[in-house]
Amino acid sequence: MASAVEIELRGPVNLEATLECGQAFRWRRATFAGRPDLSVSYLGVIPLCPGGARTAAQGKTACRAAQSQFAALVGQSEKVTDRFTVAFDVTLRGCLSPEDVRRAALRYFSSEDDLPAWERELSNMDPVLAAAIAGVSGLRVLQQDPWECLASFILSARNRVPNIAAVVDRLAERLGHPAGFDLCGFPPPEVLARRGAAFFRGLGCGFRDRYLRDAAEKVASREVDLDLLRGMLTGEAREALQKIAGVGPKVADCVLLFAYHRLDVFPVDVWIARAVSTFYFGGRSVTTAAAREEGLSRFGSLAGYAQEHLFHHVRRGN
DNA sequence: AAACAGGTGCTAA
DNA sequence: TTAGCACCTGTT
Repeated sequence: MASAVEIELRGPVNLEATLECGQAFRWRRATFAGRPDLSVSYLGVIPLCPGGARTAAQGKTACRAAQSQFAALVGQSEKVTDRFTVAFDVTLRGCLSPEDVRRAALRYFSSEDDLPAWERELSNMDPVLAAAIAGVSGLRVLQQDPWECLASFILSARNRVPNIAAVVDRLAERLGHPAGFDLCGFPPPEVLARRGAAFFRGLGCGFRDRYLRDAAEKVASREVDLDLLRGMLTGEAREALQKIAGVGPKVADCVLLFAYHRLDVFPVDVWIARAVSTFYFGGRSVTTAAAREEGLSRFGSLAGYAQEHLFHHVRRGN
Protein backbone atom coordinates (compact mmCIF):
# COMPACT_ATOMS: atom_id res chain seq x y z
CA MET A 1 0.00 0.00 0.00
CA ALA A 2 1.69 3.17 -1.19
CA SER A 3 1.32 6.51 0.47
CA ALA A 4 2.55 10.07 -0.04
CA VAL A 5 3.92 12.15 2.80
CA GLU A 6 5.17 15.71 2.77
CA ILE A 7 7.39 17.36 5.34
CA GLU A 8 8.25 21.00 5.88
CA LEU A 9 11.77 22.02 6.86
CA ARG A 10 13.09 25.17 8.42
CA GLY A 11 15.16 26.70 5.67
CA PRO A 12 16.42 25.30 2.39
CA VAL A 13 17.15 21.72 1.48
CA ASN A 14 19.43 20.65 -1.33
CA LEU A 15 18.59 16.99 -1.66
CA GLU A 16 21.35 16.18 -4.11
CA ALA A 17 24.10 17.74 -1.98
CA THR A 18 22.66 16.34 1.23
CA LEU A 19 22.32 12.76 0.05
CA GLU A 20 25.38 12.56 -2.19
CA CYS A 21 27.98 14.44 -0.16
CA GLY A 22 29.17 11.25 1.49
CA GLN A 23 27.58 11.44 4.91
CA ALA A 24 25.18 8.59 3.98
CA PHE A 25 25.95 5.73 1.63
CA ARG A 26 22.70 4.10 0.63
CA TRP A 27 20.74 6.71 -1.30
CA ARG A 28 20.31 6.17 -5.01
CA ARG A 29 18.97 8.54 -7.56
CA ALA A 30 15.60 7.36 -8.81
CA THR A 31 13.26 8.28 -11.57
CA PHE A 32 9.86 9.41 -10.49
CA ALA A 33 7.60 8.71 -13.42
CA GLY A 34 4.36 9.71 -11.76
CA ARG A 35 5.51 13.18 -10.76
CA PRO A 36 7.44 15.02 -13.47
CA ASP A 37 7.25 18.21 -11.39
CA LEU A 38 9.58 16.70 -8.82
CA SER A 39 13.00 17.32 -10.27
CA VAL A 40 15.28 15.20 -8.10
CA SER A 41 14.34 12.05 -6.26
CA TYR A 42 16.20 9.43 -4.26
CA LEU A 43 15.51 5.97 -2.92
CA GLY A 44 16.76 5.05 0.54
CA VAL A 45 16.00 3.75 4.02
CA ILE A 46 15.40 5.87 7.11
CA PRO A 47 15.05 4.88 10.78
CA LEU A 48 11.68 5.25 12.45
CA CYS A 49 11.45 7.21 15.68
CA PRO A 50 11.69 5.27 18.94
CA GLY A 51 8.28 4.57 20.40
CA GLY A 52 6.65 4.71 16.99
CA ALA A 53 5.39 1.77 15.00
CA ARG A 54 7.65 -1.24 14.74
CA THR A 55 7.64 -3.04 11.44
CA ALA A 56 9.12 -6.21 10.09
CA ALA A 57 12.11 -4.17 8.99
CA GLN A 58 13.17 -3.56 12.60
CA GLY A 59 12.25 0.08 12.88
CA LYS A 60 13.17 1.21 9.41
CA THR A 61 11.31 2.07 6.28
CA ALA A 62 12.34 2.60 2.70
CA CYS A 63 11.12 5.73 1.01
CA ARG A 64 11.51 7.80 -2.10
CA ALA A 65 12.41 11.40 -1.33
CA ALA A 66 11.90 14.20 -3.81
CA GLN A 67 11.97 17.95 -3.68
CA SER A 68 9.67 20.24 -5.57
CA GLN A 69 11.17 23.62 -4.75
CA PHE A 70 14.74 23.04 -5.81
CA ALA A 71 14.39 24.88 -9.09
CA ALA A 72 12.84 27.84 -7.38
CA LEU A 73 15.65 27.89 -4.85
CA VAL A 74 18.37 27.89 -7.47
CA GLY A 75 16.67 30.61 -9.45
CA GLN A 76 16.36 33.01 -6.54
CA SER A 77 19.12 35.45 -5.87
CA GLU A 78 19.06 36.66 -2.27
CA LYS A 79 15.43 36.15 -1.42
CA VAL A 80 15.22 33.91 1.61
CA THR A 81 12.31 31.53 1.61
CA ASP A 82 11.80 30.28 5.10
CA ARG A 83 10.10 26.95 4.49
CA PHE A 84 10.97 24.16 2.11
CA THR A 85 9.37 20.81 1.57
CA VAL A 86 10.43 17.28 0.77
CA ALA A 87 7.88 14.81 -0.58
CA PHE A 88 8.04 11.10 0.21
CA ASP A 89 6.57 8.01 -1.30
CA VAL A 90 6.43 5.06 1.05
CA THR A 91 5.03 1.59 1.01
CA LEU A 92 3.09 1.26 4.23
CA ARG A 93 3.71 -2.07 5.87
CA GLY A 94 2.55 -3.52 9.15
CA CYS A 95 1.13 -0.86 11.43
CA LEU A 96 3.27 1.90 9.94
CA SER A 97 1.29 5.10 9.42
CA PRO A 98 1.97 8.20 7.33
CA GLU A 99 2.40 10.09 10.57
CA ASP A 100 5.19 7.72 11.65
CA VAL A 101 6.96 8.35 8.37
CA ARG A 102 6.47 12.08 8.70
CA ARG A 103 8.03 12.17 12.14
CA ALA A 104 10.90 9.96 11.04
CA ALA A 105 11.62 12.11 7.99
CA LEU A 106 11.47 15.35 9.94
CA ARG A 107 14.09 14.05 12.30
CA TYR A 108 16.24 12.43 9.61
CA PHE A 109 16.48 15.70 7.71
CA SER A 110 17.05 17.78 10.85
CA SER A 111 13.96 19.85 10.22
CA GLU A 112 14.63 22.15 13.18
CA ASP A 113 18.12 23.21 12.10
CA ASP A 114 18.02 26.94 11.45
CA LEU A 115 19.82 26.83 8.13
CA PRO A 116 19.07 30.40 7.06
CA ALA A 117 20.69 31.75 10.24
CA TRP A 118 23.54 29.26 10.34
CA GLU A 119 24.49 29.58 6.69
CA ARG A 120 24.52 33.36 7.11
CA GLU A 121 26.62 33.12 10.26
CA LEU A 122 29.20 30.80 8.68
CA SER A 123 29.35 32.93 5.55
CA ASN A 124 30.09 36.02 7.62
CA MET A 125 32.77 34.17 9.53
CA ASP A 126 34.86 33.26 6.57
CA PRO A 127 35.05 34.14 2.85
CA VAL A 128 36.00 30.58 1.93
CA LEU A 129 32.86 29.23 3.51
CA ALA A 130 30.83 32.03 1.99
CA ALA A 131 31.87 30.85 -1.47
CA ALA A 132 31.27 27.22 -0.59
CA ILE A 133 27.83 27.83 0.85
CA ALA A 134 26.75 30.06 -2.01
CA GLY A 135 26.96 27.03 -4.28
CA VAL A 136 25.14 24.53 -2.10
CA SER A 137 22.72 26.31 0.17
CA GLY A 138 20.54 23.66 1.77
CA LEU A 139 23.24 21.06 2.42
CA ARG A 140 21.93 19.48 5.61
CA VAL A 141 23.53 17.34 8.27
CA LEU A 142 21.34 14.23 8.56
CA GLN A 143 20.43 12.28 11.69
CA GLN A 144 21.11 8.69 10.70
CA ASP A 145 20.82 5.44 12.56
CA PRO A 146 23.90 5.32 14.85
CA TRP A 147 24.72 1.66 14.26
CA GLU A 148 24.48 1.83 10.48
CA CYS A 149 26.48 5.03 10.51
CA LEU A 150 29.17 3.51 12.72
CA ALA A 151 29.48 0.40 10.56
CA SER A 152 29.58 2.47 7.37
CA PHE A 153 32.37 4.73 8.56
CA ILE A 154 34.39 1.82 9.88
CA LEU A 155 34.27 0.57 6.30
CA SER A 156 35.32 3.97 4.99
CA ALA A 157 38.88 3.71 6.26
CA ARG A 158 41.29 3.87 3.35
CA ASN A 159 38.44 3.06 1.01
CA ARG A 160 36.48 4.69 -1.76
CA VAL A 161 32.87 5.76 -1.67
CA PRO A 162 31.55 3.35 -4.35
CA ASN A 163 33.28 0.50 -2.54
CA ILE A 164 31.88 1.48 0.83
CA ALA A 165 28.40 1.75 -0.64
CA ALA A 166 28.70 -1.63 -2.34
CA VAL A 167 29.68 -3.40 0.88
CA VAL A 168 26.97 -1.68 2.93
CA ASP A 169 24.41 -2.68 0.30
CA ARG A 170 25.67 -6.26 0.34
CA LEU A 171 25.38 -6.43 4.12
CA ALA A 172 21.81 -5.17 3.94
CA GLU A 173 20.83 -7.59 1.19
CA ARG A 174 22.41 -10.58 2.87
CA LEU A 175 21.43 -9.93 6.48
CA GLY A 176 18.80 -7.18 6.58
CA HIS A 177 15.00 -7.21 6.46
CA PRO A 178 12.94 -5.94 3.52
CA ALA A 179 11.97 -2.34 4.17
CA GLY A 180 9.97 -1.56 1.03
CA PHE A 181 10.84 -0.52 -2.53
CA ASP A 182 12.87 -3.67 -2.91
CA LEU A 183 15.36 -2.36 -0.34
CA CYS A 184 16.54 -3.93 2.90
CA GLY A 185 17.33 -2.15 6.11
CA PHE A 186 20.86 -2.32 7.47
CA PRO A 187 21.04 -5.35 9.81
CA PRO A 188 21.23 -4.75 13.58
CA PRO A 189 24.48 -5.46 15.49
CA GLU A 190 23.14 -8.70 16.99
CA VAL A 191 22.80 -10.14 13.50
CA LEU A 192 26.29 -9.13 12.42
CA ALA A 193 27.72 -10.40 15.71
CA ARG A 194 26.72 -13.94 14.76
CA ARG A 195 29.11 -13.87 11.82
CA GLY A 196 32.84 -14.32 11.85
CA ALA A 197 35.35 -12.00 10.26
CA ALA A 198 35.64 -14.36 7.27
CA PHE A 199 32.04 -13.63 6.32
CA PHE A 200 32.76 -9.92 6.16
CA ARG A 201 35.96 -10.51 4.29
CA GLY A 202 33.94 -12.41 1.72
CA LEU A 203 31.66 -9.42 1.26
CA GLY A 204 34.60 -7.22 0.35
CA CYS A 205 35.41 -5.57 3.67
CA GLY A 206 39.10 -6.31 3.30
CA PHE A 207 41.23 -5.69 6.36
CA ARG A 208 38.28 -3.90 7.99
CA ASP A 209 36.59 -7.28 8.55
CA ARG A 210 37.84 -7.61 12.12
CA TYR A 211 36.93 -4.00 12.86
CA LEU A 212 33.34 -4.61 11.79
CA ARG A 213 33.21 -7.77 13.80
CA ASP A 214 34.58 -6.04 16.91
CA ALA A 215 32.03 -3.26 16.51
CA ALA A 216 29.11 -5.69 16.18
CA GLU A 217 30.27 -7.58 19.24
CA LYS A 218 30.80 -4.57 21.48
CA VAL A 219 27.60 -2.84 20.41
CA ALA A 220 25.41 -5.96 20.63
CA SER A 221 26.76 -6.76 24.10
CA ARG A 222 26.32 -3.12 25.16
CA GLU A 223 29.93 -2.93 26.10
CA VAL A 224 29.56 0.16 23.95
CA ASP A 225 25.95 1.27 24.43
CA LEU A 226 24.91 3.40 21.49
CA ASP A 227 21.78 4.59 23.32
CA LEU A 228 23.76 5.84 26.28
CA LEU A 229 25.91 7.98 24.02
CA ARG A 230 23.00 10.34 23.55
CA GLY A 231 23.22 11.49 27.13
CA MET A 232 26.99 11.93 27.17
CA LEU A 233 29.10 14.97 26.58
CA THR A 234 30.59 14.98 23.10
CA GLY A 235 34.08 14.23 24.42
CA GLU A 236 32.89 11.28 26.52
CA ALA A 237 30.90 9.83 23.64
CA ARG A 238 33.93 10.16 21.39
CA GLU A 239 36.06 8.27 23.87
CA ALA A 240 33.44 5.53 24.22
CA LEU A 241 33.25 5.01 20.46
CA GLN A 242 37.02 4.74 20.22
CA LYS A 243 36.97 1.63 22.39
CA ILE A 244 35.97 -0.19 19.22
CA ALA A 245 38.81 -1.43 17.04
CA GLY A 246 38.92 0.48 13.78
CA VAL A 247 37.32 3.54 15.33
CA GLY A 248 39.76 6.40 15.67
CA PRO A 249 39.18 10.15 15.88
CA LYS A 250 37.88 10.52 12.33
CA VAL A 251 35.34 7.71 12.37
CA ALA A 252 34.16 8.66 15.86
CA ASP A 253 33.62 12.27 14.79
CA CYS A 254 31.70 11.20 11.69
CA VAL A 255 29.34 9.09 13.80
CA LEU A 256 28.88 11.88 16.33
CA LEU A 257 28.08 14.32 13.54
CA PHE A 258 25.99 12.24 11.15
CA ALA A 259 24.07 10.12 13.67
CA TYR A 260 24.07 12.00 16.97
CA HIS A 261 23.89 15.44 15.45
CA ARG A 262 26.76 16.78 17.55
CA LEU A 263 27.50 19.88 15.54
CA ASP A 264 30.51 20.72 17.69
CA VAL A 265 32.79 18.21 16.00
CA PHE A 266 35.08 18.62 12.99
CA PRO A 267 35.97 15.29 11.37
CA VAL A 268 39.33 15.50 9.62
CA ASP A 269 40.11 13.25 6.67
CA VAL A 270 42.66 13.81 3.92
CA TRP A 271 40.37 16.22 2.07
CA ILE A 272 39.66 18.37 5.08
CA ALA A 273 43.32 18.35 6.10
CA ARG A 274 44.17 19.56 2.61
CA ALA A 275 41.47 22.24 2.75
CA VAL A 276 42.58 23.52 6.16
CA SER A 277 46.18 23.58 4.97
CA THR A 278 45.31 25.51 1.82
CA PHE A 279 42.85 27.99 3.26
CA TYR A 280 44.05 28.58 6.81
CA PHE A 281 47.72 27.61 6.95
CA GLY A 282 48.99 29.19 3.75
CA GLY A 283 49.62 25.81 2.18
CA ARG A 284 51.85 24.56 4.99
CA SER A 285 51.09 20.95 5.90
CA VAL A 286 49.09 20.29 9.06
CA THR A 287 48.62 17.25 11.26
CA THR A 288 45.06 15.98 11.53
CA ALA A 289 45.06 17.01 15.18
CA ALA A 290 46.04 20.56 14.28
CA ALA A 291 43.44 20.72 11.52
CA ARG A 292 40.81 19.56 13.98
CA GLU A 293 41.78 22.18 16.56
CA GLU A 294 41.65 24.84 13.88
CA GLY A 295 38.16 23.84 12.80
CA LEU A 296 36.83 23.60 16.32
CA SER A 297 38.22 26.94 17.43
CA ARG A 298 37.19 28.75 14.26
CA PHE A 299 33.67 27.44 13.93
CA GLY A 300 32.72 26.34 17.45
CA SER A 301 29.19 25.03 17.74
CA LEU A 302 28.75 25.12 13.95
CA ALA A 303 31.96 23.21 13.20
CA GLY A 304 30.03 20.25 11.81
CA TYR A 305 28.24 22.34 9.20
CA ALA A 306 31.48 24.15 8.37
CA GLN A 307 33.19 20.82 7.81
CA GLU A 308 30.42 19.57 5.53
CA HIS A 309 30.63 22.65 3.36
CA LEU A 310 34.43 22.67 3.21
CA PHE A 311 34.41 19.00 2.30
CA HIS A 312 31.81 19.42 -0.42
CA HIS A 313 33.66 22.47 -1.71
CA VAL A 314 37.08 20.84 -2.09
CA ARG A 315 35.77 17.54 -3.38
CA ARG A 316 33.97 19.21 -6.24
CA GLY A 317 37.16 21.06 -7.04
CA ASN A 318 36.46 24.72 -6.60
C1' DA B 1 51.55 -1.84 -14.14
C1' DA B 2 52.17 0.65 -10.00
C1' DA B 3 49.97 3.70 -7.25
C1' DC B 4 46.50 5.10 -4.45
C1' DA B 5 42.00 5.67 -1.92
C1' DG B 6 37.18 9.84 3.00
C1' DG B 7 42.20 5.70 8.74
C1' DT B 8 43.74 2.94 12.22
C1' DG B 9 46.85 0.09 15.02
C1' DC B 10 51.38 -1.30 15.94
C1' DT B 11 56.19 -0.55 16.47
C1' DA B 12 60.41 1.78 17.01
C1' DA B 13 62.78 5.86 18.42
C1' DT C 1 54.57 11.55 22.00
C1' DT C 2 55.21 10.86 17.29
C1' DA C 3 56.77 9.36 12.73
C1' DG C 4 56.66 5.42 9.67
C1' DC C 5 54.51 1.48 7.84
C1' DA C 6 51.20 -2.40 6.64
C1' DC C 7 46.66 -3.49 5.60
C1' DC C 8 42.14 -5.69 1.50
C1' DT C 9 40.38 -4.55 -2.78
C1' DG C 10 38.92 -2.11 -6.75
C1' DT C 11 40.11 1.49 -10.13
C1' DT C 12 43.00 4.25 -13.09
